[in-house]
Amino acid sequence: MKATRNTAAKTAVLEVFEKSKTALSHTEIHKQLNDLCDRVTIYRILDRLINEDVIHKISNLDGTVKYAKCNHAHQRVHIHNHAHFSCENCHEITCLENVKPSYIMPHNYKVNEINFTLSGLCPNCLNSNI
Amino acid sequence: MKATRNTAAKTAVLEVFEKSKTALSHTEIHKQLNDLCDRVTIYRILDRLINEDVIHKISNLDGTVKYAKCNHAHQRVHIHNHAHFSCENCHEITCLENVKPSYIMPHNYKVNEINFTLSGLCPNCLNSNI
DNA sequence: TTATCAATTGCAACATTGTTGCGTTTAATT
DNA sequence: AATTAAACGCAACAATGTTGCAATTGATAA
Repeated sequence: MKATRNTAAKTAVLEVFEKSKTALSHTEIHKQLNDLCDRVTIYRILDRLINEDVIHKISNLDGTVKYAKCNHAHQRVHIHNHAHFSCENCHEITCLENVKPSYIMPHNYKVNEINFTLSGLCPNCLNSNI
Repeated sequence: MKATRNTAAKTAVLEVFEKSKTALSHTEIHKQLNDLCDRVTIYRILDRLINEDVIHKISNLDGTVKYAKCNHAHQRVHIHNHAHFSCENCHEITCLENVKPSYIMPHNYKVNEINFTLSGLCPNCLNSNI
C-alpha cells in the first residue's frame, strides 16, 4: 500500500465534509473550496479518501454521484450497508445509519457491496409542503 | 398527459430491450441500433418510455446509468421495489425480481421510490473464477 | 384519402462530469 | 539539508447528457 500524505487540499476537503450534514457532490465541494485547488485534484483526493475508507460514494437514482464521511463508530470491518435517503425536493442526500435492509438472495451470487437508496421527501420538505 | 406516438426509432429501441436479458446503457442501445437514429433521439425515447412505465432507470454504484424493461406481471400500481444485481467482473446488471428488501424507516420521511442494488459476482463470473 | 397539427426527429451547439499525461511542487523521511 | 515519491496544476481529451430550432412524420378528423 502506498503512503498517503496530508496536504493542504486534502485537509480542506475533509473540513468541508466535517461541516456538512449531508452528502456532497464533487461540484459542491469544488464551490466550497473556492479555487483553493484544481478540479482534478479534488477528484484525486476523493479517490484517495475512498481507498482510505474515510468517505464513501453514493450514486443516486438520477445518476448523480455524491460522497459522505464514513461513520466507523461500531465496526471493525467496514461495510457500507446502511441506507441513504435522497430528497426529491431539495436533492439533499443523507445517510440513514440505522436503516439496514434485510433480504434473501438466490444462492450462486456473491454479494460484496450493497447500495440501498430511498427517495421521496425528507422531514424538512415534508413539513414545508403542508 | 400528452399523446405519445409509435415511431420507427421507438419500436427499434423496444426490440433491443426485448432481446436483452440484462439492463442496457444508452451507449449500448446506441451501438445496437447502428445509427438508425440520432443519439439525442435515444435519450428522448428513454425519457418517454420511463414516463410510460415501460422501462425503468437503474443507477449503479460506479455512477453508470442503465435501463431495463419493467415486468408488470403482478402489479396494478407499478413500483420498482425489486433489487438489481451489478456484476463487478462483467458489468452486467440484471433485475432480481424476487429479491425485495424489508426495512424500517424513521417516521417523518415519505418514501416514494427505492433503489436497491447489490454488487459482487454474478453466477456466470463466479463459476469461471474457480 | 387528404389535410391538419402536435409529437418526434436530426443537427448543431453547449454543459457537465470524469480521466490522463506530464512537468513541477511539496510532504515526509533519512 | 538532501532525497524522493506522493501530490499538484495545467492542458487536453472523452463520455454523457441537455437545449433550441427547423424539418419531418404519425395519428386524427374532415
